[in-house]
Amino acid sequence: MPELPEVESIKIQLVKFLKNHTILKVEVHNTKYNITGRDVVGNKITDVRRFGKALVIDLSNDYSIVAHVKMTGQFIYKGPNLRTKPVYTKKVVGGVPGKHTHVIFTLDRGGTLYFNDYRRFGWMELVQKSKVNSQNFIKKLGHEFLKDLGLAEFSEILSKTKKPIKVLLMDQTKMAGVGNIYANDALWMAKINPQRKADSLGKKEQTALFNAIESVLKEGIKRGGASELAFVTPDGGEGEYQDFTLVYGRDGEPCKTCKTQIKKIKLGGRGTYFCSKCQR
DNA sequence: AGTATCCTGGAA
DNA sequence: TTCCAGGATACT
Repeated sequence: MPELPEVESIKIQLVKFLKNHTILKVEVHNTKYNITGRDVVGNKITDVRRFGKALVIDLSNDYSIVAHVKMTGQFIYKGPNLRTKPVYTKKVVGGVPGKHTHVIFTLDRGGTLYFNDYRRFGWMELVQKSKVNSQNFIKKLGHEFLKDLGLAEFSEILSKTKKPIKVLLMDQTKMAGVGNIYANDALWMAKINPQRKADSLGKKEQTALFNAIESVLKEGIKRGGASELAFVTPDGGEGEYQDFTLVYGRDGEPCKTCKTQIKKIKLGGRGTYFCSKCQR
């Protein structure tokens, strides 16, 4: 569920909590995460960046830590600079540290960063800085919404495929940032049926959809992301977009425009919510 | 284009 | 006890 707005919310806090802090110690409790203390300890965190749904933690040496939280990965910070008392809700499954805590970074000045992931779909890799852009995941990313993906390129991509439009929107290699929640909501806002073949959209529909995607992503960022499943920010807080979704998760509820019951179907293996009257 | 896979916890 | 959740990849 973490999509662009959720990962952006994580990134903003990681910058605040980690930037210019030195890593004193790292504990890795699972071989899936190849973080070697030799290349990390003693180095300062110089920046935290986001590419699509991936995070890049830059170190003062030649390395960066590239990470993806997938659906249930969580970066949790404990230490100074927390503005309010952290919540650490039940969404932090197992607690921190706990049975699902796989990597622990001890920072100077009393901070600790935990990586928790109860399903272990997420990953973390130590990558040479010069190779971040060619890293397996990053190099495959398409241009990104709210960043370097413009309407012209968006139209071009749509016109080249007969895949259902919703499946295409979630294809990170074509366009980066959108996942299931925002794909559903943007299609509702643009009044386009998620099953439509991408190349069947007219110019007006392409434009409406592009604007709708940027709109829901901005709203998501403004709401601090959607805390479905396991999403929490490093300070333990939750987003609130889940309370403002347009159709996502609202099957059986009346459409906010026409009161028709929202339907739920499977499309490309994913739960898909839409109004069969408004979305054509 | 659809399905299995990774994995766990919570809901039906 | 079975099913379902969503991100991404591998396979059919």
